[in-house]
Amino acid sequence: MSWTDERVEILKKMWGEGQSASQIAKELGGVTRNAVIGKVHRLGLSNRAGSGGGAGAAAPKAEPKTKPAAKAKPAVKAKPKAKSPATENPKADESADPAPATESARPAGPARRAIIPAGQPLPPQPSANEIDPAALAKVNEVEKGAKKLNLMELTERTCKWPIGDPATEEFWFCGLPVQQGKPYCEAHVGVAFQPMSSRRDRKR
DNA sequence: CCCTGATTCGC
DNA sequence: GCGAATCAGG
Repeated sequence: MSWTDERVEILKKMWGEGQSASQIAKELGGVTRNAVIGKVHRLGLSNRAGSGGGAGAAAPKAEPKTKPAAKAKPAVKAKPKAKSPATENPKADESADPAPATESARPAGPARRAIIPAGQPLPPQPSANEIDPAALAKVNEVEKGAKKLNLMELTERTCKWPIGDPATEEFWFCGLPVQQGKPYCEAHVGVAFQPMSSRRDRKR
């Protein structure tokens, strides 16, 4: 792929919006994030600060630097770095999942109390309390080994299942490796997406 | 570990 | 000009 006018436009736009190089690369397709970054630099819009003037406040740059030419392993390396506190991570996406229940940060046990949504309205919840016990058990188990990530630490491949009460310090996200395509790890996918047919004939 | 951008340099 | 490899940091 080459940098056509169109592609450059997209690049500029997205970079301006604070999108990460990898996201831009993904969007464009056919290029790696490195290519994107390289282009960004060549276009001279590396730092997103762009504050007034900018002037010649360029980094001093007084280090010849070593290079990995052929086969060298530079031990130390000075780094000017004129990074700006640009805004980052406007990630607040995907939330169209069946509202997860907060049900682990407690003594546990066989008790499958009424799942209390921590203050959030849970629109569609057909059979929320009809979760397969086995799946629940698995969840409880996996949550013990949760990575306890905070909002900032979530990525596209970390389970975004919330654990605990958001209003408390006792709150974090699972963080385990997600299942391909899903926002949750295997265990949580299990309770998040119910086949809605799991236990049809529940005679009582 | 995952990610981010920055830089260098052979092509 | 391009971008992989590498570096540096979160």
